[in-house]
Amino acid sequence: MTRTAPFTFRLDARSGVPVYRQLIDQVQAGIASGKLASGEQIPTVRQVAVDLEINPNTVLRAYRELEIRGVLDTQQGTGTFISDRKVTQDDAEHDRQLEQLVSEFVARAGVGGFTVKELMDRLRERITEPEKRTK
Amino acid sequence: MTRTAPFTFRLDARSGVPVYRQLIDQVQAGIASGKLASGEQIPTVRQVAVDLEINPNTVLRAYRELEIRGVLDTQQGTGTFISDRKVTQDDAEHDRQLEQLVSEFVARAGVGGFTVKELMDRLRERITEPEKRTK
DNA sequence: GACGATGTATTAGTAGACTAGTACACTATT
DNA sequence: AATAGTGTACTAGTCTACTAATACATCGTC
Repeated sequence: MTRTAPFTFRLDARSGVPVYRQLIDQVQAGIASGKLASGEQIPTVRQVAVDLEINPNTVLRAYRELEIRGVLDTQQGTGTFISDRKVTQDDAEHDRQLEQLVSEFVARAGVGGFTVKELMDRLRERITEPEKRTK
Repeated sequence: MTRTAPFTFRLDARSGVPVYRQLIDQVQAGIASGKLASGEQIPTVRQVAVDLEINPNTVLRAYRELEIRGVLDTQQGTGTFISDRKVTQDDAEHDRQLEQLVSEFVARAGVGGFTVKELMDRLRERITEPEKRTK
């Protein structure tokens, strides 16, 4: 190939996942996998809207949410680009996500018959042996 | 106290978390923390509905979901109880499930930018001050 | 079997999530 | 300044998650 293929989106109508969320996930996955580099332009709001036959506002919602997270930079009249800044989430949001994660963890542990103490003991091992990964 | 205080629910109206889900989480957290033992009766659908000023069906939805998961046993006309089936696992299987749960937890925490220490600190609060709510 | 406790089914109202229609605003290029 | 690209605001429609109102079914006890 003479040049890298442009980033494109795909929709799975049967997944039940909201369109705007599918877009968000694909951008983040693209970044994580290296397909999208910092500063790179992603398809325009209108282009995506036409290709996927959806409303520009649906694309906008995805892009805006990613911009709020610091993943994208949007420039009106020009386009939308992968941000080059490192993501810095505010403390409140960080705390909220942590609380949610822990809540779900404890709940699932309860179902499995585990005690919180067991979980903590196992977690402690993770600190002393940080390189171990089972999955 | 002559006898252990009965298990009670609390609602956080500002959390944005659905009522039925708050009930589910509190039951599961109660089991994980040891406040709820196998065979123990939890407040009746009607009692909870009256206490929290919500509809019996909202409580029912929570209890039913927990019953489907095998967490609760409901007996019409009698009451709802913590299931005793979940407790009998052989040690190896128990350990394997624990490891898997912790692995997934740590992996998701890593993606979210949390440290294991943060997780443990938050978990510790669940044990020592279970009724405390920051939001 | 009557009663009072329990859980349950049916139906419907409400709020919010999600998306679209449409018109507007900004930017770069000419 | 004209134009064609870009992102954006405003409004509204639709669907569904969530909860409630109300009446019904089951169980234990007397």
